[in-house]
Parts: sequence; structure tokens; C-alpha cells
Amino acid sequence: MQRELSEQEIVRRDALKRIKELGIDPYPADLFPVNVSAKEIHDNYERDKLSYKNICIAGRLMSTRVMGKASFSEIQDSSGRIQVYVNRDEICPGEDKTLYNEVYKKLLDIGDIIGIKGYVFTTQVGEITIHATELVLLTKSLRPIPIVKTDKEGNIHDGFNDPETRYRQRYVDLIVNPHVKDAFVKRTQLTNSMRNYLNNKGYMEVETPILQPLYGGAAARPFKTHHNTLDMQLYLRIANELYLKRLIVGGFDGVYEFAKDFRNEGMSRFHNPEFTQMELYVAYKDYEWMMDLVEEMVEKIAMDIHGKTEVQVGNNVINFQRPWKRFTMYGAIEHFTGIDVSKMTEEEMFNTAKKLGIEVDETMGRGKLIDEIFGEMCEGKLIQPTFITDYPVEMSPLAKKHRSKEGLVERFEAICNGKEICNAFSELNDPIDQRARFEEQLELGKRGDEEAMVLDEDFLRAIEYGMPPTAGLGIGIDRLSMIMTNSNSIQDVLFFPQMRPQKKVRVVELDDEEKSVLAYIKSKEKAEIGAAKSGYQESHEISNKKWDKAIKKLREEKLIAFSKNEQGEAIIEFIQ
RNA sequence: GACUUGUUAGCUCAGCUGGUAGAGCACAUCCCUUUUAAGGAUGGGGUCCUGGGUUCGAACCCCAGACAAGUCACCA
Repeated sequence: MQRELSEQEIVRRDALKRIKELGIDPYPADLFPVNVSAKEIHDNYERDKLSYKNICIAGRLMSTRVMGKASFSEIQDSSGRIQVYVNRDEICPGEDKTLYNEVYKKLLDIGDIIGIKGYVFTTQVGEITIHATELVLLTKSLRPIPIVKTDKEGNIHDGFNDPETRYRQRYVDLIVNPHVKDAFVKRTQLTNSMRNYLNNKGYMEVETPILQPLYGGAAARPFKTHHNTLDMQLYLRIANELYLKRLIVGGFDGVYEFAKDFRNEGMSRFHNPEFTQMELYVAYKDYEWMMDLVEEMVEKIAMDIHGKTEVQVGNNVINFQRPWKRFTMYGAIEHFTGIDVSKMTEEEMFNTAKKLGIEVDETMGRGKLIDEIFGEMCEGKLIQPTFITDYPVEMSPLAKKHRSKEGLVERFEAICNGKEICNAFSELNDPIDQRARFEEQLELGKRGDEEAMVLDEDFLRAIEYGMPPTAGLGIGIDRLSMIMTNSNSIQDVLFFPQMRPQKKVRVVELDDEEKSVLAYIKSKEKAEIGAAKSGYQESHEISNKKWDKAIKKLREEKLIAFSKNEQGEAIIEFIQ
């Protein structure tokens, strides 16, 4: 179905047609021999002027200021923007000035991708500029892009801000909002830095199934799908933990994966249905060791991205310098509430939670209560990176029981800016205990807990062969990216955040009611508007609003006209 | 899932008590040899998110819905 084009789109399509008539290919196939970027010129021209006498650059046309025979444009390549000076008699040395007068001045639009050959100079105003000697069209753009302007004080004019449009048309967002691009560059720096760190340690990056017959490794509701040939239900993974541990059983000492995981749950500025987690498993280590690794790795990432360990996040400056603060979960609760819950019975804890103003219900066990108290009273207050250790066993069916503390597991989370950024434990490798924990989860599932884990018989078989003591880590790449880029929403660190589809555009045609109204007016030829309405309403059921809509529509379609007679009455008239 | 706010030109936004839909940028036409968000002049451009209702009359009031953002709940 052909969309109705806006005036500006029609102008551009007409320009495209004219360009073709002039024998110019608006989408040429040949490579364009780019030999420099905008950033390189800005960085190096002043101290090495001789190297920029013969340059070739390509980019998107972002602005033009035409001043008769001379004009200035700005082009933007992947590295940034640079000004281009175009002089009529230089790009058109002969008699034929079409390239300048018609193509450059009229047929090129902001958003077109062009190639420039020329040399670099500095204008009278002192701006490093490319003096164009040749100009070619590389791609014609058929839609107008938003024109965002920044003045000398750095104020942004006519910004492209609407989050919905920005996320739905991320390509436009990336073109016109440099800070958006910057956040994604930083995200990639983050994963590069992390990957380098892990590779230098000798761990192996692996890939494990995303389509899993059983989902496991986390407490979450999965996406279901179906494989036709096997005729079986499959799930999109919620975690890759159980697969990576199988690889530890298989004899790898350290494996990691940057994993896209999928959880069929609520969405918010911290949650997207698909998100990225880096999971790492290292044999013969424990959670204490893993804490040291996390500190070291994240400190290094901050250094690699920002050149320092401090990062501005909202109103806070977060410092990733080692060592980070460490609290046990009980310790954190005592620190923030003054209450020692460690020796409380479930009943005492229930009442304590209630007193603290936390919503509780009878189904909550000790572990859930502790988690609630912590989440409510402590988590949001932890701005600087902090490790919380030793979680209740009920919440952690895959973690090893604490070596000395009853009822706890060897688990830690790192909290930063009030949010969890990673989760790790000494992995449970006792197959008997693991089976028992899975069975407890099955019970929870029967009681209606949709997030309860399912029993993975193959995983149990694997660890029955023997998994060495292992430290495991899952670190949220999106969450960490948000912190490292000072982003307020996960959507700002995902190129294409999940959105509901947009409504389809309707084709407008006369409906039956409008046709009927038109027929009536035609029969009258001409009438006072109020009389026509009441006349029509005598024989037809129609509300005033619908009548009004119908006649407005008919006028738009130029099927009827409005006017006034000598008495000043509004007259409606059928047009032949 | 709940609550709050929003949706008007390609973009950013005004729009009074309900009374002919506005501005800046962009676009078009014309003039102009180094400009800096903006050279000058003139002009065109609208499904006021959708559907219903109230009203002589709705961008505006009422009801229902769509989409989004924020807060909360759940979760990483």
C-alpha cells in the first residue's frame, strides 16, 4: 500500500527524478576512496597541514548555507562533523554550472550522503574546513531528518527528543544525537574491556544454546517456542548457567559467555524482555575469590572507558576504586535499620518486616522476608559499589551452603547506584544436595510460583560425574552500561528496545454515512446549514458530531462548499 | 498490573473561558563570493492519536481505547 507522502517527501522524490534526468546515478555502485575522517582532520590538521592537501571524505549532508557563488555545508561521517566550502567555479570549472546551480543548490537535501575531494584550509572565522574541488552524490535521502542545532554555548535547538520516535527510529536518533552514539560506543568499549580482561586471564569464551528444552539457571518466566521438525516445545534461555557448568564438568577451567537472555516479565526502565548478561565460571575458586575479580575487572572497565575510576551517574559520583565496601546481608540490614535479624525466628522476622512498613504475607518464608527487608531498607541506599554477601539458602537453589554459617549460602551481589549489577556464588557441586534443592523448587512450582526452577535431570547427571569446586558470576551488561554511560533508562543502552508495534496508517475514503450525507446535499443542491442538518436528521439517525464530521470531510474532498448568504446564514452547497 | 502525565506541520513546541489552527527550524521561489543555532524577502504545508458523546459550535469538556514516558509492584 502506498503511503501518502508529505510535501517535503514529494520535493525530494522530484529532485531524485531530476537527478536521474541529468544522468547522475543517485545510488552509485562504485566504491568511494575515502582516505580520511572528520575527526582525523580536526585532530591533526593544525600540526600537519601538508598531509591534507589531497583528501577524499564521505558523509551525510547536515546543513548548508548558500551565499551565491560560495557556500558552506557540513557533512557528518562516523567520526563527527566537518565543514565543507563549495565554490561554484571550482566544482564547475567550465561553462556548465549545472552541478553547482542545480544539483548542489537545489537537488541536494540535508540527509543526502555525498563524497568530497579537496584540500583542508582554515576559514577567516578560523574553522577548519574542506575546500571542495569535486563533489559526488553517493546516496539520495528521501525523508527529511530533524535538524538539530547547537549554538556556541552548547544549547541545543530543535532537539530530537521524543523518546518514542527516538527508540522506534534509532537510526535517526543516531544520526542527529551525538551523545546517543557516544553511549553505544561506550557500551562496546565496556564489553571489549571485559572480554580482554577475561581473555588475559586465560578463560575461554564459549557459546551455548539459546533454544533450550528446559530453562534453568535463574528464577524467571520464560518465552516458549516450538520446533517444527522435532515437534517439541523449546524455551528461550533465561540464563546459561547450567550449560556453562556442564563445560566445567567437561574439564574447562574457566569459561565465559556474553549471553542474550530472555525473560517473559514486566518491562520498566530497568527491564527489557531480552538483555545481556556475562556469565563466568572458574574451577577451583570460591566466591571470595570472585569478589576480588569483580572489583578488579570493573575498576579496569571504568579506567578503560573514562580514564579514571570515578563515574558521574545522575547526581552521584560513583567510585569504582578497589576495595569496595562489603557487608553481609544481615550486616547491611543491621547497618541501615539498627535491627539484628540474624537470630530471629520466622515469626519474629515477619513482625519486624511488618513494623518496618513492608508488605508481607503468610506465604513468605524466612529467606523471602530477609530479601524483602534488604530490598526495601538497604538496596536503594547503596550508591557506591558494595558487595552484599551470604544470602538465605531458600533464595539460591544453585549456590553452595555456607561453609560455616547455618541457613546461608556462599553468594554475593554487587550493588551500585541502588541496583544489583552482579550476582555470584560458590557453585553448588554436591549432586545430592542439588537434587534436593531442585525438588524444593518443584514444590514451589506446584504451589503456583511461576518463577520456580524446573528439575534438569541432565544437569544433575553432569554434576554426578563430578564438578570441581567452582566460582560462578553473572554480571548485567545493560545495567553496568547504564552506570558507565550515565543513562537513566535501559532503553538508552539498547539500540532497539522492545516496543509495541505502531498502528497501521488508515486509508481515508468516504464511508457510507458520508456518502449518504453527500447524496442528501446533492438532492437539495443548496441549503442553510442548520436546516440541512435537521432535514437530514428527519430521515436518518445521525448525531450532531457525525454530521459535522461528515460535512467537514466532504468539504475537504471538495464535494461541497460553505458560503454565506445576504442574511449572513451559513449555506452549504453541492459542487458538481 | 496500578497510578500520573503526554500525543497539534518533517522536527521542537504555543494554542486563553469551547468560537476561522499558530510560531521557530525545515521545505519552496527569488536575491546574495567566507558563513557559525539564525544572510535577506516572500510563500506553501495539518487525520489537532483513534472512536463515541455533550454542544448551535470541540484541538480544548465527558466516556472508551491506542501508543509512549514517569512512579510504584515483579524481575536482572
